[in-house]
Amino acid sequence: MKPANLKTLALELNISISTVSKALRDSYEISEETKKKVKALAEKLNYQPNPFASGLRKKSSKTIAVIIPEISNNFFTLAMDGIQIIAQEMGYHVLTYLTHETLLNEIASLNHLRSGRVDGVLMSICSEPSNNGHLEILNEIGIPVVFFDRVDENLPFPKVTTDDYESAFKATQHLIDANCQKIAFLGGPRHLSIMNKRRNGFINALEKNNIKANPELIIDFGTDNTANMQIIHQLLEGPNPPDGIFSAMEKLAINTYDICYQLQLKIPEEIKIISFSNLRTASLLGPSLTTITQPAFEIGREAAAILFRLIEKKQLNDIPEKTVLKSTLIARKSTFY
Amino acid sequence: MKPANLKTLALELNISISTVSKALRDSYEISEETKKKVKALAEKLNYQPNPFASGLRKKSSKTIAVIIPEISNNFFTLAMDGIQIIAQEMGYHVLTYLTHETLLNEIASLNHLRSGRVDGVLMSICSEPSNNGHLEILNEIGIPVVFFDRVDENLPFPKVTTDDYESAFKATQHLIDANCQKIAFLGGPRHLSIMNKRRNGFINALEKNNIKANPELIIDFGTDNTANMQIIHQLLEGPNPPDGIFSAMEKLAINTYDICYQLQLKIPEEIKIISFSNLRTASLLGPSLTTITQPAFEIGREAAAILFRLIEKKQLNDIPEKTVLKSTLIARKSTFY
DNA sequence: CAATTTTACGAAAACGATTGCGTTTTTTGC
DNA sequence: GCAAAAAACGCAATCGTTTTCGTAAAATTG
Repeated sequence: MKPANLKTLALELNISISTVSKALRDSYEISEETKKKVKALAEKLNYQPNPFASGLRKKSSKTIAVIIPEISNNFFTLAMDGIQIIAQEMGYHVLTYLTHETLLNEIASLNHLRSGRVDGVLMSICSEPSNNGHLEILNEIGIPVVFFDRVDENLPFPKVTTDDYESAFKATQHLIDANCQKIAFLGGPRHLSIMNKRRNGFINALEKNNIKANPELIIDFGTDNTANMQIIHQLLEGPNPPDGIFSAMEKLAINTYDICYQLQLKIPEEIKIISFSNLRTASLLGPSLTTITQPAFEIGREAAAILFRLIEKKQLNDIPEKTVLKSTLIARKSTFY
Repeated sequence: MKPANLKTLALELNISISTVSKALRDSYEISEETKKKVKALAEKLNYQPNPFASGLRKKSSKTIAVIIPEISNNFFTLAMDGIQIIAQEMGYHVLTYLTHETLLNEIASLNHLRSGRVDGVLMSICSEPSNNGHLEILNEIGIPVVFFDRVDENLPFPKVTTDDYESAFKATQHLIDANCQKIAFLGGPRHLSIMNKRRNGFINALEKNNIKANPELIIDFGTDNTANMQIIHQLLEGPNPPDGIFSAMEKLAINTYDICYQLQLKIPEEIKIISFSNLRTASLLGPSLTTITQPAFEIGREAAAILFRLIEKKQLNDIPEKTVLKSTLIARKSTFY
């Protein structure tokens, strides 16, 4: 019933605990014969080392933490999948903390890390702005950290992102090429660097085409979905509605679709839409949605791979401060000209 | 730099380690005055008890494991969200193991639980059939387990599911009411009880309407997506194609849409489709997809709630062996008559 | 064959928190 | 004022592993 431990094995084989421990770890101090016997018994009794005991002793947990804003978001889901696969390969366990975009949860999660519960952290920061630099906790803790997607540019940890500026630029150009004149940018909180990059890509693309950006068409959204819906509603029903929408967040594109259906606005005839998105069903929407698709899975994989190199101190010399993976623009009917 | 521990606090305050420990745990043995001092210092130094030490001593980890087939699946994502919220409320940590629908991963994950790493398990079994009853491991381990959605009927653990039989029945009736004559059932592996219930609901609904089930239209799918696509392709292009599709898995419905687009089959005119699904974008598809939507989030919440009652041994008397939540049929254009 | 090295193992001290029990001090009761 | 009870705290064992160090016995050397 109770799990076997070193003592059980030692007693059964009439040898000492330390011999058993060393045998299982293939120490050179132990004869092959003894190793065989020990391993056989361990196998038979399904011995699994107690992670608390070894964690306490070795000060390592074979566990990493993933701190993300939400899980019911295709991007993070895919990234998580990538992370898990690498972690499983490396024999690590994965603890997940969801901040649900709120600062308090993020701080609480960070504080959990103080105890040495995990050997490293993968993190995408929440959208609620912080004034007190709570992420400094990561510095205090002194364990490896890798940011992905939503990174904090001020902290000295490796960052894995996509080419947000460039893809936003391309997305905007794509709308312009589709003959849009009045393009709205639906973005997120200003303090997320990723959103600024996308916004800048948008603005610069306009400028390059000699279109001056209309501040009223550059909108920042929060996490309150009903409020967001209202804002989009007002935008589309207003006196001077846009003829193109560039959404920097998948959710906002979905909201926009919802409202276009409500208002019976025809996509792409009356309004064209492009969005950052990892929707599996983008091609099945009515009409199919033109997307900038981030390599979410690969971002997760890459971030995890870097984290494990840091944790296990391998190939530390060539770890890039920034890793940038490319998104792809997939043109579909929502921007058809 | 190094995290504070009891010794640090004790030394600083010139009291013993055990006094510090008891003070932090509000023991009656310690004076209010001392408690105040201890707690103040603990707060100041951001003391967090070492989880390995206390786990080792108390034989409890304040951690649960969630073992699921995949994370990039709307149902599991939402369930996970529900689980996480409850876990966070209860002050528990969540370890996630993805089996990716393979037995080997499932067994490996189960073996990880032997070590006492977690206090309880939430599980949805993988679709790969097992001949050796590997889930018996759960019995051996002796920690609380709650199954959700994909349950194993043979094991004596609480199960949280939806009314699969009834909703499959309703879905089928819905297609029949929409004038479908030849309805195909796209299901999953036979050893998943959830799939059998859905299949039975389908068959019984046909029978009740005096339609005899055509075995060729009852198809079991595996995890190989390309193979699945081919099967659906053959089905729809065959000599005797169905005029209605009831998909028991979201993925298969999406595949079906893909193929209908390819073959230029018109939904719902030429073929009607209903599917179990938690797609956020079901209403935005072209045409919008009629779904049986499971209360995924609530399933996660409920399963977690039950697990914590088991772990903390509270209200143990009235824990139901089976909890059944109701799915809702949302009629949309894909079954419009 | 004595001296030295190698091989194979055991004893014991950590790691940090918890807790039963013993000890000292203070308070209470009569 | 003195015994008994209560309050407040410390000692030390414990959880299971890891690892350093010590030490027999066996093997090697010249």
